Amino acid sequence: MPAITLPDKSVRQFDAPVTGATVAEAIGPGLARAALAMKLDGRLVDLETQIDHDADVVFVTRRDPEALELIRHDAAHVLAEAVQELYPGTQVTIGPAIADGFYYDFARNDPFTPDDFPRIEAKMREIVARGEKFVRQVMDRDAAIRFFDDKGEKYKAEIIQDLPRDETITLYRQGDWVDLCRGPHMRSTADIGGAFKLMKVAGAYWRGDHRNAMLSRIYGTAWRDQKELDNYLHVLEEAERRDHRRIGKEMGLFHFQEEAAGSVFWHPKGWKLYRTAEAYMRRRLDAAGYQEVKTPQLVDRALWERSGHWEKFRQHMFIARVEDEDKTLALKPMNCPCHVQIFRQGVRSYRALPLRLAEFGSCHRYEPSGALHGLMRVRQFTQDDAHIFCTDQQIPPETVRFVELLASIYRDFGFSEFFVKFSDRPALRAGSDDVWDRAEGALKEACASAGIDYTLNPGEGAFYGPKLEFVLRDAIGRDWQCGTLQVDYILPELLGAEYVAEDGSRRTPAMLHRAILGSFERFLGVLIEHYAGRFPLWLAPVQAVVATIVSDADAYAGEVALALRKAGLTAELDLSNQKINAKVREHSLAHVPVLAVVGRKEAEQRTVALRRLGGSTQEVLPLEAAVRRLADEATPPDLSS
RNA sequence: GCCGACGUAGCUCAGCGGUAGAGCAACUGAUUCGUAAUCAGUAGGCCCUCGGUUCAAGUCCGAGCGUCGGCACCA
Repeated sequence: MPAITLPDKSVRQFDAPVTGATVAEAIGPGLARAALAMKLDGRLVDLETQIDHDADVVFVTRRDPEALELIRHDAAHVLAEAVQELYPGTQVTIGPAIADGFYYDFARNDPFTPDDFPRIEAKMREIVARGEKFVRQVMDRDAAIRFFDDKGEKYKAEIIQDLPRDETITLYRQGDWVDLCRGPHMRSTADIGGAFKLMKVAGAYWRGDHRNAMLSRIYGTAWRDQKELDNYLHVLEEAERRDHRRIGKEMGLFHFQEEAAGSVFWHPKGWKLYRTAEAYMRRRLDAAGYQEVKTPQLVDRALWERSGHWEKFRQHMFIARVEDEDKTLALKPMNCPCHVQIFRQGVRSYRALPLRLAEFGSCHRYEPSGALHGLMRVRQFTQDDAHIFCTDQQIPPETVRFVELLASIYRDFGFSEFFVKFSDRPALRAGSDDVWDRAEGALKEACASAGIDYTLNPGEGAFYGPKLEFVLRDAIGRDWQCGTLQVDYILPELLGAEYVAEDGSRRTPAMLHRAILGSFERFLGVLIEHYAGRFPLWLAPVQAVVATIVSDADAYAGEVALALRKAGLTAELDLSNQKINAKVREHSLAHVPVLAVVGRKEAEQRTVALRRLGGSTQEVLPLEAAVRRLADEATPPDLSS
């Protein structure tokens, strides 16, 4: 005799077990039409699920957030049915709902191409129009294995094999098509609606393991209605518009070419941006008690063997051999072993700790060709790296200092939001479990004293120690891991770093590896996308263009540009024989933040008309006032009062 | 590294067996103009590389390199 409690606390009594659909009908025809699934005691289930006990029921309609996941999951099934109808012999594997959509992985000799999409999508719409009912069916484990084996679906059979023995095996049938699935699903394929689109194909390894077969994955997106779909497609366009590779080309910041795949050719404007960021970082590090150093690019294999890199990191290193000498050198992939060499020079007292050695360290790492991605993933990059040699007791206060510095720097670059991930010991690691216990404990304590909330990232630590990862959120909500703080007891030990303690004994210091931007290349890529190329004045590679309206103003325009440059601004002069409209357009497209327009009137009155990027108004100021104003605005945040 | 797509003028792209094209940019000339494109003209190409098929190859086939989208990787 189930008593069903609804969200408004009202209770409905039934004489016998009922399905959710029956309950919905009992409540009203409107709800019966709208209900897609229900939450039974908090668990999302099919509407056809039998309710045989007193329960809380919440019906899920199209408006609820759960609806999206149902629509996407159902769409994945429809995709699979469409594909098997059109391409017999294709095996199905898995097809989940994901953020913004769904995918389905197929096993097929000929992978799908986007050319197949129109047919598949048309077939999907046909299946949606058929309104095939989703029917859940429980099957005995062995029978299910046989069932899929007989159909030639060996991936499905394998999935069942690997399910826990006590797991209920459920199948979902829509029309004549059946899939192994734990559900839940909506009532019928018609509930999916029309707001879906196939997006791209990709290879994907079976079970995500590169030793397994490569499957053909089709990605799709699905939404509640056309408006949501259009909105999503618009957001994608927006992200494409911000792509740093596109903007880098448009603004002439940098380029790549085959002969140096994965390494950046910085152009004058891009390098200006880079140097601005570097100069800012140098000032911040100086002020925070770091000492800058510079260490060798090419280092003998012997040092990498001692540090453990040769064993743990070799496949990522560029190795160089010299013909005349029997030596093997490697381009450094990290700066830490070299910093330990500096620490080891002379005798260090505990009084000198913490010792903070910073380097804008140029590193090379061999990245797999498929991983390269503009500035975001390169083979040669420069870290804003530093190593803090300290005692155990100094780890928490150093962590607090570091996080304060990091937060302030992110703020100055225009990022207000970041979060922290804690990565603990990986499978492949150096050092004993005792040392790892100590290092992880120290880092946790440091987090507590810095008041840091973090999410755990199990097994993702560096081979020499656990780490905190600092993740930025950009202007359109994407996350970028940039900063890091790693506790390391192992490298100082391996490389023989020591200090003389208060009691005269020799001790090994702890070493904190830390970076705030991560790599300049990647961070600048993030910055370009965050600002979509429209940098704040202090970062903009070209801060102002002085543009004339008539050639009579050329001489005065030259004076204005010179005055701006004398005040430390990067200013260009546009005396070209074009209308002011064209100049405004050209420099707006180039994302120049300030256009200083001078015509006959300005030349006579010794004024300039300032026009801000994206604005439609002008501000006419006397020359000196304009220069003062812009110089003031262009002052980096750490130098302005 | 794996799967797929792509590689043509500085940029964006069209051409898909039969003499290499467009728009923008560049250059030249005219125009001196008040806040997102003034007009006219000129020039510009180892069609990624190497092999093959063919009377004939940007065009078809193979290999390599690179780029893009995923996967794996990000130690």
